[in-house]
Amino acid sequence: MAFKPISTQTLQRMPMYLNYLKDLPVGGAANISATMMADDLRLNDVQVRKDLAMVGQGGRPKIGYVVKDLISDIEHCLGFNNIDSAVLIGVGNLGRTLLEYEGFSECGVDIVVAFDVNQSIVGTTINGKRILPVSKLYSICSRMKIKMGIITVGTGEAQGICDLLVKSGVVAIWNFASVRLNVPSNVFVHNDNMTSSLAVLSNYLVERFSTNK
Amino acid sequence: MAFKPISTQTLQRMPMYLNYLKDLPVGGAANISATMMADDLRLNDVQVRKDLAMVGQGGRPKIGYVVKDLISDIEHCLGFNNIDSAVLIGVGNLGRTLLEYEGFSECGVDIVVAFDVNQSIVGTTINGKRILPVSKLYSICSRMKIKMGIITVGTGEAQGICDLLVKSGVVAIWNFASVRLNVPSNVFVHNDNMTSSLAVLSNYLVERFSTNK
DNA sequence: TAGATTGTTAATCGATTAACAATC
DNA sequence: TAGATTGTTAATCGATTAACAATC
Repeated sequence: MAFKPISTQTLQRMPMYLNYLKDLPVGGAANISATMMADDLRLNDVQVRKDLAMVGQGGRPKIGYVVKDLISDIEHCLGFNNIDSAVLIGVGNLGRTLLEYEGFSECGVDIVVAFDVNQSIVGTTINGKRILPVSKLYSICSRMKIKMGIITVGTGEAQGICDLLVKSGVVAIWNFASVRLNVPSNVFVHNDNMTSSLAVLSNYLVERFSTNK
Repeated sequence: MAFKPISTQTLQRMPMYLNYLKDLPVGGAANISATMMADDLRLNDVQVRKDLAMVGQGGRPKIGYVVKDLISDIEHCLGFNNIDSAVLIGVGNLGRTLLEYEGFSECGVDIVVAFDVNQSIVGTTINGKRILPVSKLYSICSRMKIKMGIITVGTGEAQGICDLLVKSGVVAIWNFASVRLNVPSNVFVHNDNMTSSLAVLSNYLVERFSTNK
């Protein structure tokens, strides 16, 4: 049977399922139906079943799914139970927050070190993570076999940093810069962009309150 | 002719076009072809033309589009040229960053005030923005006719804050909490969620490096 | 058994891409 | 004119949803 990759949409819903399942009352039922999950999360029930089918052993008619199994299946599929080391480049506003953010560990990600070109912050520490000069990136990432890189530099520098990461062996890149990165096909990029989000929200207000529809 | 809403996908690409057009050499050609934009941005050329058709007057065969017009059309469509006032609720890690972020102004958004329940920060100021108790949210938002709210509170508090925003007249909500918010149909919610992004990246690494495919 | 629930197959829907005629 | 480029119509693709048989 051919390997079927999990779609981005399905993956993005997984943390929602995980949250929901973990928030279920501790002494409650051992099983849960996709129908009930869908109702509570305001999703389509077939969609929930298809999503769950991607990660688990399936449920039983009339009974539903075993909550505990579902939780561990989802965590396994998302890699939330084994830690990936990551590096972050660009300790500006956003970079600093990500370094200070405590929620990554339970998502299986550990930012082990950060890089910046700004001499005045190089050598300092944020939340226990050292900030090193970008010139050290290659040697550190290749030696530590870092697989994940988080880009929080400005638009202009993003592609250069990306190239450096790729050369250093990084294969998964989380890009917060507002540019489309050019990478070889064996490197995965996920873009997260505040401006895109604002575009959607702001356009909604423009359309809603404009007089010349 | 019926009004045709712009798809989320198209809207999310708009800032990319805008960046690209603004970065074009100042003394350069007055026109640009969708073909060239698509090549440079690594997009499909028909897609670029369809996107641009949603906002502008169209281009001319052989000539292309007028750069200057395109820029102003996109800015207008995104509402980047008229300022919307917004409020932010939850001055934790992420909330603080958003308050300090200087990039919103050029996207037509101005966070005018923030709210938090934490007495030790209420009354202080971040980047010129006052932090007020949540108990003041209703009176301030309704009096100032605030239309946009940014939710950066924890998972548990998000729905309550959302309800309060809706009651106060806010119609566009940018939600960073990892829950699906329940809102009336005349309120627009855009979700931005770090955990979803990490799910996608982390699953890529799991699949790529797992032995038992 | 009856009915709730699963999982599969088919239909729908929307976005992207391909083909091509119109135009400067 | 010839050819680059636009814009439209049709085809493709993937995700969501509906219908329904299987099962406990």
